[in-house]
Amino acid sequence: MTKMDQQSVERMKQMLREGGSKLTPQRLTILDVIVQEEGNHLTIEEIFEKVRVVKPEMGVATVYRTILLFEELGLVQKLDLNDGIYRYELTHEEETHGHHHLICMACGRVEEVRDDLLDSVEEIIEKDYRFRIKDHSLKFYGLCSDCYKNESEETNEKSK
Amino acid sequence: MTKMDQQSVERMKQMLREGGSKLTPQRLTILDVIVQEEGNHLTIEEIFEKVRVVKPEMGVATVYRTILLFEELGLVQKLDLNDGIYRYELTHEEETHGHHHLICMACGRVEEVRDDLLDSVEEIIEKDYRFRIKDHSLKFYGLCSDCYKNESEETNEKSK
DNA sequence: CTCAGTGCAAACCGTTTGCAAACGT
DNA sequence: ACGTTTGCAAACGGTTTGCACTGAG
Repeated sequence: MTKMDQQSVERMKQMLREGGSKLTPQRLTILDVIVQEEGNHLTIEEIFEKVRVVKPEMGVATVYRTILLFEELGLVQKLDLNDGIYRYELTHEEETHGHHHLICMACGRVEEVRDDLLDSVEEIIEKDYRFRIKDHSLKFYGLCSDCYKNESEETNEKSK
Repeated sequence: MTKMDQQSVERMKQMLREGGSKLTPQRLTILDVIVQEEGNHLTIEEIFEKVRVVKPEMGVATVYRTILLFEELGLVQKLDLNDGIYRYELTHEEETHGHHHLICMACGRVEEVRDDLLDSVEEIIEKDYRFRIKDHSLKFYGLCSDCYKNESEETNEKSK
C-alpha cells in the first residue's frame, strides 16, 4: 500500500470515529477494498465479491449497511452511469463540489475530471434562474481516446 | 389541450409509426399523460396511477414496456435525481444535447435549463482529455428561489 | 459490561417474463 | 389473417429488515 493510501485510510478512520461509529474489522476491510480499487467505481456486488476473498464470513447486508454509513459520513459518493446500478467512489479530501466524469459508451471506462470548469456556468445559473447552487453533477458520454482510435481504424478498414 | 400539445402528440405518433410500432390505445394514453404532465418528470408508478384513472384495465407491465419503447424511440429520456428512482420527461424536438436540471434539495422541485452553456467546457475536455463527447448530463443541486427565501426568513426569525 | 454492529434468512418491492387472449394493420 | 401487443400472475433480483449473537469501546 502506498503512502497516499495509508493517508486515506487514516483520514477515514478519523471520520468514522468522529461520526461516533465503531472501527469494526468489517468496516476496515470494506474501506481497504475501496481505497485499493480507487478509480474503479465499484458496485455493491463488486465490493462484496472483493471483500469475500478476504473475509468469507461477511454478509451482503453488512456491505449495504456500511456503504450507506460511508455515504452519510461523506466518505464515498454514489455515481449513476444511467444504467440503474450505483457505483461508489472515494470522496477526495480537498473536494467541495463533485468532480466530473467521462463515460465511454464503447468500453464503459470511466475517467475523472478534477478541474471544475463550471464557475462561469454557475454564475449564470445563479443569476438567471435565481437558484442557490450547493453541488453539481456533470457527466459526458462519448468515446475515450482508445475507442475513438479503434472506431476510426474500423472505418478505414471498411473504406478500403 | 393546447396547440403545442397536439403537435407533440402528432410528432410522436409519427415517430411510433416510423419505428414500426402499432398505435394502440394504451400507448396513446400513456403518451397523453406524459404530454399533459410535461415538466413534471413522472416516475413509472406516477404514470401508472394517472393512466389508471382513464384506463383501469391497464397493467403495470404495459407501462414499463411502453416507456422502454418510448425511450428507444427517443421520445422520452430518463432522469435520475440520485434517489434511485428514474423519472421520465419528453425529449424536446430541437434538442441534440441533453438540457440541464436544477434540483431543489428542500422541496424537490426540478427546473429545466434549456441554455447549453457547455460549449467552452466541452472544448477543453475534448482537447485535454482526448475524449469525443456525444452527450452530456448536468445537474445542479441546491435551493430554488422559493426555498431560499423561506430559509432566509427562518434564519431572520431565529436571530430576533 | 453495554449496546452498536453483524450474519443469517426471510420479507420486500420494483421490474421483468411467459403465456394465452385481444387487437391493430 | 398475422404478428404484435396486452393483461395477468408468477418469477426475479437487488435491497432491506428482524432477530439473536458477537465484540468494540
